[in-house]
Amino acid sequence: MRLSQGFVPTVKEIPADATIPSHQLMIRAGMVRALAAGVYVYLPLAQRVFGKVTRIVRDEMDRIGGQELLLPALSPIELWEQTGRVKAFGDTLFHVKNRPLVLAPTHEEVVCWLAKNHISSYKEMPQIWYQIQVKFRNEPRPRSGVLRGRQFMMKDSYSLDRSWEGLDRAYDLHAEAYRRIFTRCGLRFFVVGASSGAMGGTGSQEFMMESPSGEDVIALSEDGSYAANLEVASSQVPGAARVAGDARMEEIHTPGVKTIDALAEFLHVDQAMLAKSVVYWGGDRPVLVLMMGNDSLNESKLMSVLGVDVRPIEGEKLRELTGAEGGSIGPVGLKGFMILADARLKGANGLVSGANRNDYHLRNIDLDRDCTIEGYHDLRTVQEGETSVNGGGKLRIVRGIELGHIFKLGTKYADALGAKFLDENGKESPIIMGSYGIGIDRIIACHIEQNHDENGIIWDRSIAPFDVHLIAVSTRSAQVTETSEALYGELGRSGMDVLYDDRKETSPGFKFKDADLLGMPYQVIVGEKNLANGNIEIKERKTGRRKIVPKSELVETVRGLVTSKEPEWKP
RNA sequence: CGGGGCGUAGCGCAGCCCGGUAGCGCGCUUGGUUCGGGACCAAGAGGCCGGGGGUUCGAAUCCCCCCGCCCCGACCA
Repeated sequence: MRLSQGFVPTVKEIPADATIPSHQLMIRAGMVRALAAGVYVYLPLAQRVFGKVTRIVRDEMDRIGGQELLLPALSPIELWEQTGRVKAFGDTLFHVKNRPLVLAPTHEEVVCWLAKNHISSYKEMPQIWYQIQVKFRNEPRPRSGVLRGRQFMMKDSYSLDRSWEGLDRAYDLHAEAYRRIFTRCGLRFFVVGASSGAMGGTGSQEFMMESPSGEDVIALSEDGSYAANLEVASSQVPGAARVAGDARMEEIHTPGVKTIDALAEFLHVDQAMLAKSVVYWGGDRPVLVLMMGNDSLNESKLMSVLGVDVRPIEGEKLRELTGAEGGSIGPVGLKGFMILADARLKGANGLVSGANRNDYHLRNIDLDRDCTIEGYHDLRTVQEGETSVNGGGKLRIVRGIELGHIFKLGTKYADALGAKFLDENGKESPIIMGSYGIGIDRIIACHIEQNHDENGIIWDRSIAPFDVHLIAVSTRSAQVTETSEALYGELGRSGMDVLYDDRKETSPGFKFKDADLLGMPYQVIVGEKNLANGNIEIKERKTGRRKIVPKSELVETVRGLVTSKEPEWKP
């Protein structure tokens, strides 16, 4: 591509709206332009990167037996009503106003519809179907450039199996394919155990990139052997000790004491003796959860225990239901609540908790004796520095960007939509599904997040829009122009993608700055002085290293660099 | 949806407090000079000051409403 004719609108100044490096650089390097909040135009350079990334994705998906198909962006709302996801998605689902259609945010329903109509025998499975397409989600707040948009490019694949073992196999194949894909795209990533959230299912893992711009929070063990989304992470923490004796429960006056810290100080006791009560709506049912001391409740964990959405009970309603305000609520004698407790409190006694009467607490509570606890579950949010559950050392809490997510869906969708098959014994069973997503835009943005410097992008060879950026330094020199033109042809003919800066009215400095900004792995610089000695300069973008080679060796040298596994630099 | 900020030329911004001829830098056009790290000189083009209503002799500027965009939070399959 000739820069003189191409559409690569670079900008010198940092766009005011962009706050993270990848967003700034994608605009500055002429890759994208915002059309509306969370909606981007992808310009030629970005489109080329898309091509490179999707080629890798297709390659790896095909390798595990995936078959690519194309699914519609529009789908009948009826399908979504059948799986209950119109409600589950809520406002995030885009509705079409003048037809009973929705813009698909993902395609489980459509795949399941397809399977229901066309897969009827165990002999027709397993299947892995995948698509690389635009998906739509009416995000309440798009942000961080293409990282969270209202429309975005996804690779989604769906596995159909006749057995749970088959699902495990498909899942493992995807996990391996994803490792290969992200590695080939030049990303440093890690895999974490994750919550399946509203997708449902029996297990899921996320492929994450560590980044301060990330929206997810992850707990990682020191030795790297444990990694989990904070939504599901757990750690080794001591449980409550049972104290000797069988002291009677009694009410104590605790004026103005509203927090666990204040209560511990007021009573001069360890926080481990205190049971904090937090109250939530679990669907439309009030739930009281007891946490040890100042442990914080993990709403995701509570949600998966209850199987419904949860939200805090607040204000007037709280007083009405408990007879007290936050800070004085407790499990003893509380009517109409489902009472759960964190696993740390199992079998505990001698505890202090709220008396459901403002400014009063109860002491010597024995959970076994004085309360009806409907279940003990791991409900706490892990803290930095705690020991990982697998003994892999202390936990570090970091932020991350989700690149991919794989789910064992099971039969949720097949059950809802009636996708069944006949097994070897002529028995009808629901098809067992998995679904596996990769955010293509995120691969690109994350690659830039991980690979840039103050001058611009530093593309990995695998997904760079071009292999080589050829610069004709001075266009008034006929020799430079002629040599550059010749090299443009030769480099192209030898199989390389070449971006050729042949602009006539552009100063050398400008061309160098643009080349660093655009970030192709290698720059071939044709300048007057070197050319006078029959030489041409090659610069490696990543390191800034340069070498001068004779004109006759240029094409071979560059080709060696572009195709070698580990480029050798012998200046 | 709550909190904050911002909408003025293609981009980045000043002007607004204190109403009175709409500015600067970059980019763009033309001519000339320059040519290895975002060149220089000269002459130009380009704006319903986000939209609507109000106050006023007069509004980019003051008041009200709306829209859009960004950030923090809520949310995030």
